[in-house]
Amino acid sequence: MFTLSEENYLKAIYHLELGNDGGVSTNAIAEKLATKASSVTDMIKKLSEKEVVLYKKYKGVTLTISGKTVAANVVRKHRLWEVFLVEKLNFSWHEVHEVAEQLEHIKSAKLINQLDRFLGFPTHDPHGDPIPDKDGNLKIVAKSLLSTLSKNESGICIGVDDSSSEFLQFLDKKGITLGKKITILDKEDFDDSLSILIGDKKLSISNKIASNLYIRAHTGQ
Amino acid sequence: MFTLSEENYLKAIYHLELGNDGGVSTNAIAEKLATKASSVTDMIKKLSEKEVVLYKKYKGVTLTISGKTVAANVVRKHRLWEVFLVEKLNFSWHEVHEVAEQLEHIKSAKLINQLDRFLGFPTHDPHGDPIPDKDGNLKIVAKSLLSTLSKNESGICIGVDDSSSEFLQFLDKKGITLGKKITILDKEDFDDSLSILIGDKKLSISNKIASNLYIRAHTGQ
DNA sequence: TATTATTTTTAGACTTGTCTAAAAATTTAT
DNA sequence: ATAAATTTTTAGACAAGTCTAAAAATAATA
Repeated sequence: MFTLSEENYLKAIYHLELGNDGGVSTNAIAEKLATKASSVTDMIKKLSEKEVVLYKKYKGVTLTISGKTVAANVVRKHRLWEVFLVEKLNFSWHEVHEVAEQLEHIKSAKLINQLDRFLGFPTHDPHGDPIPDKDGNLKIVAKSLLSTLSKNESGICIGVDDSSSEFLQFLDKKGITLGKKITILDKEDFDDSLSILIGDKKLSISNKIASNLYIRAHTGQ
Repeated sequence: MFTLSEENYLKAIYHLELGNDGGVSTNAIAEKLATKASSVTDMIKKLSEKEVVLYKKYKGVTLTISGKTVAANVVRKHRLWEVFLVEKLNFSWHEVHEVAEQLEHIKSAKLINQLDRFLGFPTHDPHGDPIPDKDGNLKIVAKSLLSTLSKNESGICIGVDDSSSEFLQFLDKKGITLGKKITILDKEDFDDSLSILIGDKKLSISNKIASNLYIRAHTGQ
């Protein structure tokens, strides 16, 4: 069994590993968890003894198979709870993270299995991130940044890169939500801004916005 | 803000105060929390400084108004989560306690308000215990032990005194659940056992069982 | 390659919540 | 009312998780 702190470290390493290949640095973990490098070293020794990470001094950390399973399970719980909060309790997507950070540590296999069923076995959370299954496997969906589409191409909005509260609230205001079809009407060479069609509304968005929105190819109409 | 431990102490004192009038003893708290009296003394000093309990050495503890509010809020969360687990996630009533013990410490006012609404503002948990409102007030329902009813009297089953897993599972097996109408068909002087009608089923139950079931007066039919 | 800069680890300290063992206060019993 | 039993508190210790400051290792630069 793992403590709340241990789970948070495993989750942080899990997320960092998805970005970098190879070992994760002490400093990167410290930054992610808003703690000190020395604290990270201490905890990593503990996790290493529990055989959930591989650790060589000065060489960074990687999760073992069992560490990856534990971490994926925490992520699974986090994302299922986020779905619950948005779908059932009317939270908006920028409000869920903080609460899910707490709920992800509740220990009960039955709870999470029943929650999964109750929610209809969702595959993605409210930000479009995939929900790992019980074995920690992710269903990866081919996705592109909106900014990489060409004129007249279209796709379905399936997620965000930056999930800061500010950005999510901005999207809410503009009416940009998951599942909506987006079509590129025009691209402006001058500042790389985009003119898009979302639902039946025409919008102009900056390149910065377009570089934070993930789009899935849209077959059929 | 209160730590998980502090909340558990406040909740324990809250429950103990409902039984005893006057101060709660160090030993009683220690027993309830399965800890040592010396640990209780330490924690009580801390709670006393935070002004959520009144404490005189060797004289026991009482909750202050603000302490009572904090404790009632934890109880409120515990019982709302129990309702959620039973009503939405198909837990049976003997499985909910352990999980609710964890969920009761999640900090989010919005979460608990929305959960309350989602559940239809329930007034009682699955064991028949009242759910405190936001201000910590309890709605007390006049209730009697089944064993105190006379022949031909009837009422609605609204709760249990002993909520051990064994007892609850026994009730499940017999088909005795909250909300069911129970009528005393006969009382046996020999062993104080009862012959009852529950739903359309006739049952014979021992006095021990009858002394653990709460009944609310039933007006109308 | 030698030197500087950065990253990482170690050493020692602090907080929270707990414990054991012993002392002090209170209660019970003779 | 005094002795015995019980309850409660104190004193000192420990584990988990964190921190600061300094030392060691690695990486970058001249």
